[in-house]
Amino acid sequence: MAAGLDEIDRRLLDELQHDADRTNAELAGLVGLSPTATLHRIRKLKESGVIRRIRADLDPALVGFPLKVYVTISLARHTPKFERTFYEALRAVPEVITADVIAGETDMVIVIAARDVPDLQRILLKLSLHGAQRITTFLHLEEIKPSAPLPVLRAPDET
Amino acid sequence: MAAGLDEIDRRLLDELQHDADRTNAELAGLVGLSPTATLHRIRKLKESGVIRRIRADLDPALVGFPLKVYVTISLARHTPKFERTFYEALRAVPEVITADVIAGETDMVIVIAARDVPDLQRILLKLSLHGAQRITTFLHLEEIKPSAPLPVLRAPDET
DNA sequence: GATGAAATAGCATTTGC
DNA sequence: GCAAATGCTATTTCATC
Repeated sequence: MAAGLDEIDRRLLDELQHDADRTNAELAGLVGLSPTATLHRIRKLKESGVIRRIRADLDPALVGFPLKVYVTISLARHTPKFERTFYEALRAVPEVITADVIAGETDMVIVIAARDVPDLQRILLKLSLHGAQRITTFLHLEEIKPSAPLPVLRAPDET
Repeated sequence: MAAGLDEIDRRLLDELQHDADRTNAELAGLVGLSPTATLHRIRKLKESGVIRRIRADLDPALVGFPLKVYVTISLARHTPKFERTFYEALRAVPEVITADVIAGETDMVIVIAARDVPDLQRILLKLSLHGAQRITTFLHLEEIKPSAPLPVLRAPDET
């Protein structure tokens, strides 16, 4: 836990992770502080980067992306330049929702949102052309737990 | 794409995915509509479930969760009751950030955020005790593309 | 350095068009 | 979908602990 986060900060973060669509006055009431103090705290949390952004979370199917797949990828080569170029390609493909380098049997895990199977095929082909090897796709079937907030309220040393 | 989303709706959704921390008046200016019309549209998008929620996106490391792992799991049994119980267990573990059923070599992919290695070990053990088998963990090393918004602006039939 | 109270400017929200 | 009007909020200023 970064230094300088007290109990009230953590409660604010918890509330904002669950629902940031509330007025400052309402949040102030929830944590028992004046609107002014609450405003100052939230501003600092944003400026320090603890809060990276406030964003709308959409229903993928309702906006035309019913297909979601996890894809593991190994790269064809492992030179720094090749890797950098491939990472840039990932960032440039809008249907690539997340991309992470991992340690394990494979090099990366990425998540792709697609409109339909041909759309998905087109995206995978594009990645392949950019130097992805051993591409393994796992089709998402069912969401058991959708993007839970980080459990910031639990004390750092509690088990 | 769900029926009833026109170009302006999609632009609003795109803006809100990138940054929902703006006033209604500002968004109205961006899409060239009056504040009233913008307010009505956004309210409808929320009520219809297209916008699931507005939330704060935190920096995991700065709030004490420097460790992130992808975990693939196969279940010990595949009876409906066993599955349901296991899914409930996943939802009850706060460090489990997402959990998806997938089609492929394994049954599920989950993402875990942990404070340190012992913390991670404790969580994995807990999942194991609940009936997870063939647990494979992939340690997250580097974020190449952090949670990009859905590309709602691209027309549904464009390639 | 952080908080609270009062004041102002701006916004969300409603009503009527 | 727009414009005007109202009530509320964010935000600043200033004082306090």
